[in-house]
Amino acid sequence: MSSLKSKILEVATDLFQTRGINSTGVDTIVAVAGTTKMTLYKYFTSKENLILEVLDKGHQDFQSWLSDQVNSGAKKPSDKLQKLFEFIEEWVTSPNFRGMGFIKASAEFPNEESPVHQLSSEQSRQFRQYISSLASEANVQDADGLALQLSLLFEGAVQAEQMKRGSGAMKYAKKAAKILIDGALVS
Amino acid sequence: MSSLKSKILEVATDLFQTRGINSTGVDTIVAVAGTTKMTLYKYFTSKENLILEVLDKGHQDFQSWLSDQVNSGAKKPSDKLQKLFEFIEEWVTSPNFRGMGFIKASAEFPNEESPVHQLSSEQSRQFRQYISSLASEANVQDADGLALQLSLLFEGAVQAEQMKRGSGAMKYAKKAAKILIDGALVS
DNA sequence: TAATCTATATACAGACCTGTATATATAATG
DNA sequence: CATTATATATACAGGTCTGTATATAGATTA
Repeated sequence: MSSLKSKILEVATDLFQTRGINSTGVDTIVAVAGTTKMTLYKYFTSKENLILEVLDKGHQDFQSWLSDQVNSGAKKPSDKLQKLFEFIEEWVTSPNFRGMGFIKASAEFPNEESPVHQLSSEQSRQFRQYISSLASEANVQDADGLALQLSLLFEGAVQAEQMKRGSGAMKYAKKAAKILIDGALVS
Repeated sequence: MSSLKSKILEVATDLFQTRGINSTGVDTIVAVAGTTKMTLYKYFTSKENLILEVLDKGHQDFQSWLSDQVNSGAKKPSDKLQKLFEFIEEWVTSPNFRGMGFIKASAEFPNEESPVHQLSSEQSRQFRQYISSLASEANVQDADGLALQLSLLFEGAVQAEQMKRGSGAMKYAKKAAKILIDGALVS
């Protein structure tokens, strides 16, 4: 990938998160990235296309990072589930955390026919699906139910953290997750 | 309050939720409300002022409805806490549910200096504070911690429900809340 | 050196936005 | 009937936005 294209993606990711997607114009993006609109529209067919690529890259980065951590940090399926939120807390509190794109995007694009909304919705579903697969391997009865509950905690905490950095919400989400996982494992 | 003013507030509440705040122009609002911009700007000094009043009214409606339900539906403090999520589920699944304004608003106005963001943040804090007071009355040790966990579940579920109506997320949030509350009460 | 490819600089069209100015109609009140 | 308050109709100024058109600079390759 061209270095200019990745630079634009990086800058857009940052600006979308800190200023909002609709409130960030392409002029601002190219100015910060140190290039021009002509170049941006060479690599991206439209602003919507740029938004979709930003979302896509953010989600891929997160998912591959997370599954790597889980696979290398725990062997037993139940341990993987237990440690999930510790890795997520690392991600959230790391300096290069820029929020979960799909949470913000779904709020700014509420229309269900919008491609941006649809991608956000799909990413949220994929994340739940990943948790559910971990729960299934750990022999949790209602794996989908637990996955939904854990994802609610996760998304709520990310939102709280986005609203006020250093809120410590993820710490309490982690405690709650442990209680829910323990309960689901014994039953 | 003038009937035209309340009509504008009602329409704006609906459009902000279904189309997004920044994506809804005042021209659209007055067209749907059946009036003109001149009238809107007589009752509201600016669009930002309209947004703030919409948020304010939405939160007041929710909080007064919720505390009425809690007070009339349960006497023992621990029962109030237990039944909280049942009332919230009623609210969320009721036909006139239009989402929680402050969740969307904080996503669309991420700048912490924005008055809209500040009001959203304050409303989120007030809601947590309300849950914490119920937990305190029920003699929960870490009332603030439990309140934060419950609010994470709540906000996550509302977001999921906004993302896809009829997702049933609140049903699972309720189950998770019961587990967390039970654990906090016995310890 | 000449040709080609990539990025820049700049301007602009067309659309949408907020907020206001001006003039008119309609209803209530003296 | 006359006056006054309220709402409408309409136009527009000034700004921002996306996306494109045109012309130019710089670097790489033949």
